[in-house]
Amino acid sequence: MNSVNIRDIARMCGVGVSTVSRAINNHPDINPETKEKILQCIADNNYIPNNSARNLKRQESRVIAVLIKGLTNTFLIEMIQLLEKEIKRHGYAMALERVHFDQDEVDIALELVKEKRLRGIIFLGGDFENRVSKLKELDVPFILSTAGSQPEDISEDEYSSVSVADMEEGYKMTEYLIKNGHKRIAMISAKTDDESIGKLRLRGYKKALEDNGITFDPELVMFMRPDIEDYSMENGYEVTKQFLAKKVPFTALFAVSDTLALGAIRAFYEAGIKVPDDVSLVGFDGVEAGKFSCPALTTMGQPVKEMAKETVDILFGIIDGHGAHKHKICQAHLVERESVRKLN
Amino acid sequence: MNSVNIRDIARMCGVGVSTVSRAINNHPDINPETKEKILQCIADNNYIPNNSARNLKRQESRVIAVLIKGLTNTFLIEMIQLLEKEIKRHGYAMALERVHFDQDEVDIALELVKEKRLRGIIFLGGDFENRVSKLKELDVPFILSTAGSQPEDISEDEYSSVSVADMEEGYKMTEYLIKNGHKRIAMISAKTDDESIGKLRLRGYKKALEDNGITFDPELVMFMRPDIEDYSMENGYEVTKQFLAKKVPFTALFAVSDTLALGAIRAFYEAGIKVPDDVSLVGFDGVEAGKFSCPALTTMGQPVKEMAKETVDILFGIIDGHGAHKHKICQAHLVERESVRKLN
DNA sequence: TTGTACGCGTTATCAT
DNA sequence: ATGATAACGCGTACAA
Repeated sequence: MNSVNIRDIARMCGVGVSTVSRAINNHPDINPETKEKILQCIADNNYIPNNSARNLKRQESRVIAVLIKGLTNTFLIEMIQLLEKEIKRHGYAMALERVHFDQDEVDIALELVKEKRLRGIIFLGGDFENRVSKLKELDVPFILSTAGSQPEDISEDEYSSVSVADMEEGYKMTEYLIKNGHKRIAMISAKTDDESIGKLRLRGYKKALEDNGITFDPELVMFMRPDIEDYSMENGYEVTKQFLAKKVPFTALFAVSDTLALGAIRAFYEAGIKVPDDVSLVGFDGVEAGKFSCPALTTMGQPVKEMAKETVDILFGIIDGHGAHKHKICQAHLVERESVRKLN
Repeated sequence: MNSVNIRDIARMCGVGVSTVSRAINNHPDINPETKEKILQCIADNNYIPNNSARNLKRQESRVIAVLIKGLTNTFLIEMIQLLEKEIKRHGYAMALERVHFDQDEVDIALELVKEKRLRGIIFLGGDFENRVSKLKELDVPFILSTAGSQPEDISEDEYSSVSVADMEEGYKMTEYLIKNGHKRIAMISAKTDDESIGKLRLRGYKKALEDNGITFDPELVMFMRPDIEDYSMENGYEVTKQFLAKKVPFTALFAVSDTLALGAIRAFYEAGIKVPDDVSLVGFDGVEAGKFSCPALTTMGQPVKEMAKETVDILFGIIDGHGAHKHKICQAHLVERESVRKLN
């Protein structure tokens, strides 16, 4: 590493290192002329400050980390863009950190806080249920955004969260189908052992059936396959194909995510079943792709924009001192497109 | 920051800091018992080494950075997963770095090298044409993966690249349509001022027409709209809708990306035009979503797996000393699905 | 096998 | 306005 450092620049300019530092960091007490000279010298010599050294020394930086598990969830990717915009609006930078399926997001967070002197953390789409997390050790404010389940080993006033009421929205979606005359409503839910988002929506589905005097038929619910990626089109496709083979009669299908629904459309298409003429179909999330499918997907749209704004606002409320931890539940809204037929 | 550091641990264990360091980094010359004791103490006190300090001190780490522009390109996201697998196979870690549309990827790379002591860099899907880049200043090996255009201000033996022959593949795709009896072939190309991937495929298209005695009709080529996100379904949809309004006769449409094609399907659907009965449609890339559309999309599949492997292998060839910079061009392969009709 | 001391590149403190 | 110098937390040469 024969690259130039701050001392080299100082020497070349005939000034002290602290003056160079002041020039770099826009400190007020520096002569504009010397500053200009130094900046010029820096440009000429391609000097780039070392971030590790800066992070090491700095008390705290103006950066918020966003931790996301995986990258395949298009809904979360839409969220990222919006979060970044919001974070920038507050004059901070966003550090996006991807965490692996087999990694513990809290461990990563702990490391990151030390490394980058974070001011706050946003956990995107994680699942904190049934897991003893080290969340308590986190000494910077954090918020669980679009998380389906909450951690149990930490009290509600020690963290914030933003999510949609998965059970209630699952209920609304099911009720919508029932109102349209559907009684035999199939469902693609999360994996059996999962206790999060998918399961909550399933619970809403069951409740809606019950409240409308329709007996729940376990034969109608399918679960994502564990051997295929979660919430992928392929998973939706395969599961639906298997389900169709069983020839269980049904008039509508409710998939817990749009991507699963999109896979299901394909399975129907191959089986010669027309949506919505032969069966109705709804998804959940409101992702872009659902707008362009044929037919376009009726779905429960998550208020991405609102969720992103709330997430960041709550977080900065805590960082800036005013405001305590909050648990915000956003309203999803029904997006009626083309995949549902009225039976009555 | 009242968090514990290596000195605290050393004090608590009654050993020197170097011994603690040895325990952490699996150095051989340490008594197993003291090691155990230290590790236990570390766990008890939730000690987490500071990465900034480590990076600062370490001569070099075993990490490769992958720089990707944006996050919306599903094709590139598929690449990431594969790259990571390959990098791990070599015993290295991957650092994924997202770069903004308005950021210069080379600047980011330069910073990163200093900060994390990278051993290599992979630029994913960037565009280096018509731009004076500081690529030369990069003193670690780097490779341009799936880049449509090469930088001009640096010689070929100073960097590596992996890509598909965009022009040739565009040619093959067009020829495939011609072989199927199509003569009036429309095209969705990149933006007008773009000189990269999209434009190359367009050139292949023109050449194929020419070689087959079909005169090129500029009325048949549409360009992505600059006011909508590049290569998005929405862009494909809007552009196609506008095109249909012009009522230019055509029998097939070649979109330079699958996502654009998927948007086009929707535009056709709304216009009551059946694919492939009324018009044929092909895309480019071979992304997952194209498998599940209705009809499934015939496309030119990029050999993602091969490209990822080649990328990493070439890079490590240089890092490990054997092997020089290479420029590998991979073969795309035609994936025939359901969106093309034989006219002859 | 273990401990001491120095340096990595920067920012912050305190003089000047 | 500027410069010297002490941290920041860690790895490692060198000494023991």
